[in-house]
This record gives sequence, structure tokens and C-alpha cells, in this order.
Amino acid sequence: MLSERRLEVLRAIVQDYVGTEEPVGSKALTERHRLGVSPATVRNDMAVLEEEGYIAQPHTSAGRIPTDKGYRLFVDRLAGVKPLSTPERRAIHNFLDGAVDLDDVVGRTVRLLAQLTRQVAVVQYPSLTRSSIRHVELLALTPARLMLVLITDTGRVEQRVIDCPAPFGETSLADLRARLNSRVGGRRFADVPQLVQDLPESFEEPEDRATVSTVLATLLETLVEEHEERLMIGGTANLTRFGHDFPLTIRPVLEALEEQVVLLKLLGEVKESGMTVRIGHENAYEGLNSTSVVSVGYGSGGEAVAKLGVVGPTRMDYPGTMGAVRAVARYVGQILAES
Amino acid sequence: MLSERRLEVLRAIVQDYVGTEEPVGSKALTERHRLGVSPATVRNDMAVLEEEGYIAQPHTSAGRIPTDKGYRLFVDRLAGVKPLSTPERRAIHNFLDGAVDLDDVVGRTVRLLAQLTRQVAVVQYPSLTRSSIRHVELLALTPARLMLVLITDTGRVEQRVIDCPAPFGETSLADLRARLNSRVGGRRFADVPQLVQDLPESFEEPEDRATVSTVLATLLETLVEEHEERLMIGGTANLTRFGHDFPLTIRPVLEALEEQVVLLKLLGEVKESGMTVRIGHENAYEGLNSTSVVSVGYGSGGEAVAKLGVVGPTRMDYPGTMGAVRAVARYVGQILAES
DNA sequence: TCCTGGCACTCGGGCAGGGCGAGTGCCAAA
DNA sequence: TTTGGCACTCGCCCTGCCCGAGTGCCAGGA
Repeated sequence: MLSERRLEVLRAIVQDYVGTEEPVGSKALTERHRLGVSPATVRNDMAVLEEEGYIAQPHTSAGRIPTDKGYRLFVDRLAGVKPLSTPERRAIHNFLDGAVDLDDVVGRTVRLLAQLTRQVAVVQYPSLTRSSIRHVELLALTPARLMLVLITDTGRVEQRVIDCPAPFGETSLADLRARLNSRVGGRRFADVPQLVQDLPESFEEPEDRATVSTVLATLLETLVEEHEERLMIGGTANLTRFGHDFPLTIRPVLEALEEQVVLLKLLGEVKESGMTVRIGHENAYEGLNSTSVVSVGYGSGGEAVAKLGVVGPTRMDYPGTMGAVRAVARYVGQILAES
Repeated sequence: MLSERRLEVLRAIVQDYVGTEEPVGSKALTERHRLGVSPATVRNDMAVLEEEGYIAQPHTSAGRIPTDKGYRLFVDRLAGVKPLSTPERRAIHNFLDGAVDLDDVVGRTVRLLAQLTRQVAVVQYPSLTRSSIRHVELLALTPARLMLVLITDTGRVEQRVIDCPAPFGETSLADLRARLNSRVGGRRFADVPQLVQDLPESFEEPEDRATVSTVLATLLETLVEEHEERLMIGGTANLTRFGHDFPLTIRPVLEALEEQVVLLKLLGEVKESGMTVRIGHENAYEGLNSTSVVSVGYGSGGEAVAKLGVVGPTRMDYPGTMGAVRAVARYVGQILAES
């Protein structure tokens, strides 16, 4: 168990390193923090901290930098979440209130987060699978071609073109549309499959049954389709603040950011409630081994419908970043609940 | 006027520099190209080319690199558009054919273009203002709150929530929906305003008239709204191949890419038909002064509904890039026409 | 037992100097 | 007009050197 003072030393190291981006030595530490002890004592503490794996030396005659384990301890026990200043809160409100539709909300959120944290922001669109259906619309493009439009309670719209096995009359279409909406309107996605199970059988004509089946298949497919978990990223220009060695660092990060799959998995690992911080090697994806990811769920009710977060260097201002992420998530949730 | 051979020398310089990324000297040139003359002659030609501003020396004892003006001449007079190989064409088809909806088409196009050119790809969504309306849908969220959904012939869907000045009955709603669709269905956006002008007057109830006006206003607003010109970018990881000095170069480019306004303006400058190549300082936006932009319109008919292109270093393989951009644009056009 | 000041040591960063070689410009001859 | 020859320039890279920040250890003191 580390003594109180050693924890204090670790905190000071993390803070200084985050600020200066340079390895911090014992003398500098005592000068910039009121530790009440001499550099020599700090050196002893540092030796212990290094032995325990919380800090490391880039080279023999340099100061110390925190390890992933050190940051972990810092986040878990030494740092709180820094609440935003009033002007910052006001800025969030002003900025998000102007949004006209879902795309706009997500877009603004991304820009806002990127600006507040000066890091890369990632915002997931409200998930289809946790939302409910507001309305289903069926349009005949041609007699044998339908368009299915699905509108969710979070304002998201999905559409699919369906080739029918047989021409489908306008009457049948209106019929299907009406029945579909009365059954699934307002229902959660998860409940839909059983609600429409017997729908084809209720149609007289065998051809119509086939078409109805096709439509339902497409609908269900749309509901579960995972690759449609969209997300938006922004603030990539902030990656240039990463460090000096940076072509090597930045490349895999940019690649990871383009791999929606990777990002979705990343956000998917977020715990249902509360904020998740993944530091360096805690990230499964190799390209993100020198970054930290701070993420949290957001939603219109008490329940999270999607996630958002930021990706930045492990050397980041955790309290500030966590504060910004949390504040933005809360307010986006409110916005969604209102619309 | 430059002699034939001097143009040939310029071409050789551009090709070598694009390949090696290093200043090219007279000796290397004669070795790698069959110019039929000695290094000394080439040196003389280079001196002339430099005087004319087509090439430059980074430092006194180095080889030459092309200037923007040199690339311009190369693109205009020395290089053709390199057609893609058959496997490449096949790859385009295979990759784009799997798309399920418009978002998917655009997403795949971006990835494809980025991969083919190994540069940053930018694809604009089919513009609303040049499309026509396939269907308008009106839903009552609450009695006094409507959702307007607009589906275009390019598969794009826009939605808006409308607060009605007065409750609007289900009958009136069905009525309005029907009239709206019969008037504007299949029409170009540009024609819509005059087609719906007299619609409010045809309703009996004064409150209904007010609501209809509101709906129409929202519809028209959606049609013209320029800020909704969305686009998608991809392949930013390719920026890391830019060069050695790169934090300085890459930053403004990333910033430019995040500024949708800048990008839209960039694409907006594309000539109606044919490919546009903007080299280095020809780009109005300062951050893109060391990049070239190759862009072209694409569309379902003969007519362009949107634009796409790539952003890369001025030192790029112009013939290959132009070939890829053109091929992708053509095929995306076809895909859109089919769906 | 813990803290402190002193001291010798290590090692990376930065600077200066020198050799190397690619590339140039010029010139005289073909 | 082209060519080979030649002297010159100058950036790159390697080497050696010094400097100083930072360390670990130790002996003395609270």
C-alpha cells in the first residue's frame, strides 16, 4: 500500500507531465508543489513508485513519466471529475439548442466535444435496437417495388428499397401499412418480431403473403442490422497536438477512427451507466495503445440509447475531459428527450 | 514556347519526383529516362525550366522539384488520364454493388476512392436542389405537432418536426398529404414553390390554412437549405504519407477537412462537366496550399447532382488519380440511376 | 524510523567541425 | 546546339565533446 504522500507525489507527477509534456524530475516537483519535503525524499518515493510500476524513466538521466498503471491509479483514486465552468455550460446549451434535426444534433455534439476537450470526439447515433418505432411508411415506387421508411422515436430515419416477388396492389399496400402501424407503432424494436409474426397469414392472396413476408423480413433486418450503427467523429486536427514522434503515433489512430467497427466495439464496451476510461494498453485495439478513451452513455430517458466519448493521448487532462464528456452527454440526452 | 524536349524533361522530372519524393538531378534523369541527350544538356534545359518557373531548387546543391506551375503544365499538356486496369474496375463494381441505401453508397464510395488513390476522399451527397421529389410524408406526432418526411429520387431522406399553430385533424392531414403528393410528386425541387402556392387557400378552415402554410414553409425551407449539403470524407490516414515536415502540413489540411463549408466551396467550384484539378496555391483556402484537389461531378442522368473528389499532396500521381476519380464517379452515377 | 543534504555518476541533448558526394554552372571543343 | 570536363557549392551525416538535469546512495540528524 502506498502512503498518502507517495500518492500525492504521483498526482503531482501526472499533473506536471500533462501540463508540460516533459518528464518531471524531483527538484522541479518540489518547486511547483507544496509537498513539504525535500527533493531527496521525493526521489525515494519516486524509486518506490517506479518499482511498483506507476511511473517510468524514458532514459537513465531523465525525469519520470506516468505509466498506464499510474494513470489508472490517478483516475481511480486521485482525481475527481472537474465540473465545467458556468460559461462553458452556457456555451453547451447555446450551441446545442440550435439543432434542427438528429443529424444536426449529432454533428453539433461532435464539434462541441472536440472543441471543449481539444481532442478527437466520437458520437454514436442513437441505437436502433433500443429505440422504439414512431412510424412505418410504405411507398410504391413501381407496382413491384416498394420503399420502406422507418422513423424512430429518436428522430432517426431508415429507408430500404424492396423488390416484391409479385405486384402488390394499392389497396393491399394501404392495408398492410395500416396494420403494420397499429401493431408496431410506439413499440420497442425488441418486441417487433413477435408482434408481426402472424401478419402474412392474415392476407388472402398467396402472392400478397409472399410480399408481406418480404417486407417484414426487410423490416426486421433493418432493425437488427448492426453495421448500421452509425457514428460521427470530429476534431481529428487535434491529433496534431499529440507529440513529436507523431507520424508513428497518429497513423494507427487515424486508421482506427476510420474503422467504424473498431470504434463501435470501443464504445460498446462502455458500462451501461457511468463513465468509462480506457487507458493505453487497456484498449483492445492495438493502434490505440497509446491513447485513452473516455466514454459514457447518453439517452433521452434514464436509459442510454447510445454512447459518446473522446479519444486522446494517455497524457490527457482526465478530470477536465471527464467533466466535459459527462456534461455534454447529459445535455444531449435532454435535447433528445425534448424533440 | 518550350521545345518538345524541354517538355519531355519536365514530364520526366514530375514522374520521378512523384515516384521518389526526392529532388531529381540531371544525371539520374538521363539514367532513368531515354531522353537521348547527355546530363549536361538536361542541365541546360533545367536552367531554362527553372527560369520560366516550372521547377525549383530546394537548396543550391540539390536536384529540382516541380512548382505548382510545373504541375499545371504537366496536367494540362503532358499527362493523360490513366484508365483503370480491369481488376480495378471489377473491384469498383463489386464493392459498390453491395450498397443497400444512399448512406451506404456514399460511404462505400468514399472508402473505395480513398483506397484506390491512397489519398483523402470527399464525396458530396446528391444535392437536394437538383433532385426531384419522390414522396412527401406527413405524420402526426401529436395533434399539434407534425413530422414532415421528404424522400428524393436519389434516395435521400430529410425530416423536420413542425409545430402547428393549431391542432390539425387526421382528415385534414390525409387530405393535405394526398394533395401535396399529387402536386409535387416526381417534380424537381425548383418547380415546387409555384406548384404549392395556392394550396392553403383550398382549405376551408382558417386554422387549417395557417397550418398548411406552416408546413409548406418548412417544406420550401428544407428544399433550399444550403447548410444541409452534407458530405462524407475518408482516408485521412493517408495524410500520414504526406512527407517528413508533416505536422505543419497536415494540421491545416485536417482542419480544412472538418470545415464542411470550406470543402463544399471547394467542390462547388468544380466545373459543371469534366474534371477539375486545383493545384497548390490555386486553392483559395490557405490551408490547402500544399495540396491538390481532383474533383468531378457525378449524377444519375447526364446531369451532375453532386460532386466527389480527392485531396492529396501536390506531389501526386495525377493521371492515376484522375482515372480513379473519373471511373468511380461514372459508376456511382450508374448505381444511383438504378436505385 | 524517516527525512535531509551532499556527492559522485550517468547519459541524452546540443553544438562544432570535417569529410563526402550529389548536383550545379560554366566553358571550350565538336 | 550538344557534349564532356571541371571547379565549386552546400546540405547531410558522422564524430567527438561538453554540459547539465536528474539520479542513487550514504551518512548524519530529528
